[in-house]
Amino acid sequence: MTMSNTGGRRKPPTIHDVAREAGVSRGTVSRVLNGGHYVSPTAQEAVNAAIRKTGYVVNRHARSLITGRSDSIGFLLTEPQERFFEDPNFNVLLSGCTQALAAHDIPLLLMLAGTPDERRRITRYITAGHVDGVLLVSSHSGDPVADELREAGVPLVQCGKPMGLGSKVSYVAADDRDGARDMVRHLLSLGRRRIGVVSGPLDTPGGVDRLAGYKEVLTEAGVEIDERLIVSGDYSRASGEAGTERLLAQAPDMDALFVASDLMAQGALTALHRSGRRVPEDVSVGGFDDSSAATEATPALTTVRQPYDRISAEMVRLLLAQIGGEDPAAVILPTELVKREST
Amino acid sequence: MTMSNTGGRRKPPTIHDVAREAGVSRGTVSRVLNGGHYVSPTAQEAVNAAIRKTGYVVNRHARSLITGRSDSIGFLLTEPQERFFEDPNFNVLLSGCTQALAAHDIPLLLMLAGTPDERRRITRYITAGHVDGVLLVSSHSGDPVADELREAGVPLVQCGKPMGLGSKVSYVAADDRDGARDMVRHLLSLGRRRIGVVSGPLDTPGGVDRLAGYKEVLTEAGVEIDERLIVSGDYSRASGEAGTERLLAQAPDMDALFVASDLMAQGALTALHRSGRRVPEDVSVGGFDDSSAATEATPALTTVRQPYDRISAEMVRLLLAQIGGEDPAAVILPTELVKREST
DNA sequence: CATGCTTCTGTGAGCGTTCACAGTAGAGAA
DNA sequence: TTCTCTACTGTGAACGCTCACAGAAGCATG
Repeated sequence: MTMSNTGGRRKPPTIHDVAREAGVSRGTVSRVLNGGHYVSPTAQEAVNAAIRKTGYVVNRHARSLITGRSDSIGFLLTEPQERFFEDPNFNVLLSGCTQALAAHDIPLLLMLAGTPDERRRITRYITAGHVDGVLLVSSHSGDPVADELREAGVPLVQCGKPMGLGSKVSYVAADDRDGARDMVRHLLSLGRRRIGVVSGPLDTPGGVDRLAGYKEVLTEAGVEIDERLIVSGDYSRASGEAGTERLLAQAPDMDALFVASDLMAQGALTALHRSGRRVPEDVSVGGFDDSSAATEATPALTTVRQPYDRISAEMVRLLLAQIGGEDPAAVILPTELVKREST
Repeated sequence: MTMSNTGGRRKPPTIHDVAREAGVSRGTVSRVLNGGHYVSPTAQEAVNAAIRKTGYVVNRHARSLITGRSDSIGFLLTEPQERFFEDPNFNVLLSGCTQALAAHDIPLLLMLAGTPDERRRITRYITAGHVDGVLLVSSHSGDPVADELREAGVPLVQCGKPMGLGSKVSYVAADDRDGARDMVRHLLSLGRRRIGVVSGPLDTPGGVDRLAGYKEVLTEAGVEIDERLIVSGDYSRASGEAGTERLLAQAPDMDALFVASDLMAQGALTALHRSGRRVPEDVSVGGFDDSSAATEATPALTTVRQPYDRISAEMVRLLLAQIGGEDPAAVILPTELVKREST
């Protein structure tokens, strides 16, 4: 009942202790803590020394209570659990965002909203002001949670282009169309002409744009678009495998395959292997993402690199800007073709 | 500069508004909020109605300021980033803990301490009392961060048995020794006698115990222990591949292989494949974890299932108990042999 | 010398809770 | 009646910080 805990934490020093130690007032210490404007060098130094000596760390709750900011942000994932477990991209993004925020001394709250119940709970939590802003990752766009949060005026940055137009939404995305163009051009340069594609979901701009890039380049090269060479998946490994099997049935003469995610490409490799085709000899395979799935695959995947480190950094930058009162903005980052063994 | 944000969040209702609405005092509302003891049914109901009507949500900062609790806990990962990206187990654990905590309305802060700098920053953050407790995941045990936190009196629960003895540390682990025993017995039952092992790191109890289980069963079965059949790795895919190659060189007649993690087992499969051996015909392969890596592997891995859902639930339970003043405790959970194609 | 401006500092108030305490009312016992 | 006990309720004081304000000191300007 009583708080006699093992080790016993003792009461930490307050801003008052620091002020007394430095021989100044609370106000001056507070000013040093927040930027140090209008503080004499003498006081500045005395306060810093006192902070070091007392081991003072600001009490964030007290600060938040008065500022109204929580100085923390949420990382919201509106994907089913399985996708989170399977796809290494989430981890890269999550880790990147955590670190970018750490540089600002802002903790990241992980919010997993796979079920409607969780979505409700988390929406309430966010709109109650317990976080200053939200980094949202969801491959399915037109997310109702996103709309609700935006309507409530919560600063929000999405990863990937969202569906609805609207300049009012902030997002960071890789240049899907351009990346796809690079890949298909590469496949053409290898002499392939019967190029299949397993696209992403066609209700998302990302899925649409990558497919658009594919079609554009073929058209520009004078290669006829064959609908039997086109299927779509949902970025999961299983859908890549299933999609590839459908393609093999519809177009057995396929000599190259552009798969819109590395994870799906892994599934594609499995299907191709089972059909007895050799990669890259019989069929060249290109992925998208350059996730760890690409290097783990056998053979290692040629793929389109999405600059995840820059994506997460930009997401954080945009979110902080938006919290600071700036308008929402979009950032599109360039991709890079990475050639490996599969082509 | 001014806070005219898009959408404009308005000031949320306070406990005062609820009190006025319900015709009671702040104290009564507070009591309803925290358990509802010593509150008349009439008041109880009036307050609940007022809360619903006003949409009141407690201000956690104000509460924390006075209680001294933060009502949030940290999920600390002291692994290098690459391991986090590669190993799906982390996600399962992370997701499980997040959800177990969500049931208590406690947010989880993600803390990645891959570098010494980050470790310092995060240790400071935690010891400053910004979280009430820490869930620690690290495969390398005897973690200096863990010791420092314990010394500071921070409630802490580790995943996996830590190195130093000491009843003072809380942890949750699967029964490594028993799981290994099951697997090796299974391999023996298939008629295999030249059973190799790629163990985990031998400076961790988990690594040691799995190897111990292996040796015990062989000895009990009257099979001689051959040191040429034993190597150790660090749970990464690469180390599984390298270890298997070493085994193949030292003991080419190996007819089964027990690998102490699924990720390493994937690497083992790659090495075996390259050496021209068929799995399971020439060599039976058993993994450990039953992570998504096991089902993704070709052939699908026979493995020892660690009950990650229960592990995360127990970690959270122990941590909350410890925060509540109870003594640290250890929980060992049973494993289960999952037979698939690789044996 | 007064006035204004800039730079710096201290002080009181208040953020929204919970907690301790002081009640009040009603029931039952002496 | 009077006292005690239980069930319930209201109130002031914190918690540790930031913010707005008031003022002091120094210096240049009128």
